[in-house]
Amino acid sequence: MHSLQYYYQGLELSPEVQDFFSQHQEIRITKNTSLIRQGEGSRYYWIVIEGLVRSFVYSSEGEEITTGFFDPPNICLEFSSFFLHSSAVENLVSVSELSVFQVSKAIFFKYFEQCPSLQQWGRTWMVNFLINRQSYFLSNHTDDAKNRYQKWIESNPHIMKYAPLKTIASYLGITDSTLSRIRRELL
Amino acid sequence: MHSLQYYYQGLELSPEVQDFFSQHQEIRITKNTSLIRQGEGSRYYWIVIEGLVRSFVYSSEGEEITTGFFDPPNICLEFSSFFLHSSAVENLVSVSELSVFQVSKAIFFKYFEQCPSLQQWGRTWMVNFLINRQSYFLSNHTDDAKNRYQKWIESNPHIMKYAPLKTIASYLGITDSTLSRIRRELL
DNA sequence: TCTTTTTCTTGCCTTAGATCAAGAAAAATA
DNA sequence: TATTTTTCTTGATCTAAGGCAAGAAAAAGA
Repeated sequence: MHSLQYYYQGLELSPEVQDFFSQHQEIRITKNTSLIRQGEGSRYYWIVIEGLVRSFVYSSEGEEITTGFFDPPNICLEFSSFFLHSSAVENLVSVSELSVFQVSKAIFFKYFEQCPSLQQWGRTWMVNFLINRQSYFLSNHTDDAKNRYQKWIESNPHIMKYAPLKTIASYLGITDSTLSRIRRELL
Repeated sequence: MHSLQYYYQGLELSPEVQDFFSQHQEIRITKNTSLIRQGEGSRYYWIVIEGLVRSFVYSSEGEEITTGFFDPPNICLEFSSFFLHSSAVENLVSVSELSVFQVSKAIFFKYFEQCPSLQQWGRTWMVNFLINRQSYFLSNHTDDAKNRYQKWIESNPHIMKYAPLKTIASYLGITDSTLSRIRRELL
């Protein structure tokens, strides 16, 4: 059904790289499993086939603040540690049971060096990633809580089904009480 | 004194590319000049040698909301239009008189295609750009107004001297009154 | 320099959203 | 199924920050 080659279709990949990708099997990861914790180094990236991953940081009061969601068919990784080869700023954790491809960062980068087509693809991915983050941030900056929620739910209706209110609320920069009240208003 | 080659030093550039860069002279741009407006396409990027540029969007009430600053020796560009070759989401305007190198996007990309060293450099730039944006966004998400200001002023003391309060306030997601009060408290 | 315009401060009042707490509902687990 | 745990809703306050307005200060222009 799914395969990594399918995900990278359209790219001119060397036989080696195709080989590497074809070795991957979908693996399942249980709910609430940590993929990476802040302070750790990246060893993998994941392609989410089923389920939902979220990223979060801890506030000064020790509360989890959700900073992003990764749903199918997206790539999931911790940006800082992955690209700067440093330690992670954010935590990644499964919100539901997952089905993913887990790809070794080290091996990926080895092929990446040699493969212009992969580099091109990576550039596009990064541009889009940044633009998405940017528009999320802008919305938090510009709109009030209600509008933020409405905008967000429109493009991410399914995430509501996986993630508890508190998680979504912190992603939108509000408390769960406030989000609950907003939802009531919108009925 | 300054030259574009200096900026790109350490990169293995073909004679052609070096030539292209060496043709550039620092140019001056007066205060409050628009470099790009939302809806337009990108034609240039700039390397800021002196002065300050800011990016902003309009709120639903038509107010300018500052979304970023570009100070020396940084590259200044409108991300969406530059990399997606689409129309600009943000506006760029000089906060003070500027001294910049203005580089043609079209010509830059032509060389970019052919120059792995430039691509490598671009990747690093983009990673850092994203990480900076991310940490700005995180701070807006996590900290209260006062902490946001304190953190920011620490790493950007000089920007205060160029940009009016209102501009900085909107960047921090607060009003100028509030920022004024915060400053008083911190004396 | 004098005048006009913009920026900054500050007081007073309002408001969006936070906090706390308790019960209802739903989900997980035995 | 029964029990425990987590999530969601809702009411009653509380507070950080906003809105408005007016005067002070500073900057830009004449």
